[in-house]
Amino acid sequence: MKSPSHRLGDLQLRILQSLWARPDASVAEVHAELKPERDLAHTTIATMLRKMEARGLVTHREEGRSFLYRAKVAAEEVSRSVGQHLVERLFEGSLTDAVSHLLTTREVSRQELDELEKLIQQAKRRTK
Amino acid sequence: MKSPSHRLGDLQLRILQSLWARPDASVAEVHAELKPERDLAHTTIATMLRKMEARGLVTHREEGRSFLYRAKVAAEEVSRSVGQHLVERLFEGSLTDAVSHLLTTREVSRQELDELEKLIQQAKRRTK
DNA sequence: AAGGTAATACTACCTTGGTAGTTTTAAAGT
DNA sequence: ACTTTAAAACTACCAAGGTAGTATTACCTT
Repeated sequence: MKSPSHRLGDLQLRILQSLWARPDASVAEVHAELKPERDLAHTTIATMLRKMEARGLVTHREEGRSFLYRAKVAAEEVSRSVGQHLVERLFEGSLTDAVSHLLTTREVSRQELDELEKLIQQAKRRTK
Repeated sequence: MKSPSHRLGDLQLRILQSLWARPDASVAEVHAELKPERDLAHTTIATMLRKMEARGLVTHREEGRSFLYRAKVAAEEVSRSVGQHLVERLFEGSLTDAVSHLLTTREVSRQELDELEKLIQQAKRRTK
């Protein structure tokens, strides 16, 4: 049971992002952070967190009256498997196609291009 | 109603890919093509296609006894919106982060790197 | 001690993707 | 004409994500 099938929905991902940003977070904290973008009832967050705990995505510890949740999966882990899945399913495994697509369907600033170039140089050096 | 919210599941995507590969396809054809990877009942494909038609993803025309389905959304359209969504939700909009991630979490061949470099050169030329 | 407050627990419901069985319809063969 | 066959139509389920109301618990204030 290595990869707990990271097939998370949007809300789950947003909650995880919220958790990744800090060591711990109470339901209230997560709720507060998400408030501007999605005005959810705070029981919704609580329920979601409980469901996510059941799936092994987060853990909690008790701190006085409330629970402090902590992400149990790393950002790395999730983004890798989600990204992998995208490339796989949308571009049949071709990374070049995927990147190409990303590059041509978005506005990309000069600076971003420079950074990307640098990244490729690095990758090349590693491969050489 | 410009973008019909391309939030498709795995099967739906596979079916679309199957349709993109030809002008038309009957349920049987799609079913046959997916057979090796997913051994589904052919009613499953039919049902899915009907649901997809209801969502505006495909259309059909009658040809004798059977239906010929045709994709109503372009591959471009779908991959853009799905890719967009990924970058948005996983990397908070940073294309660089997204590409960087893809680059570092996969095996990338020398040739792919060259191609990517070329892509970036092109993009730069466009921006300049 | 009583009442307010805020947290979790429990329950319920809706939607969507996915899967497939059963029924109906109609063409095609003999 | 009758039977076989193959397609679509209809129906039914399940799981998961998402959403939130109600119930319970426990702390905190006065």
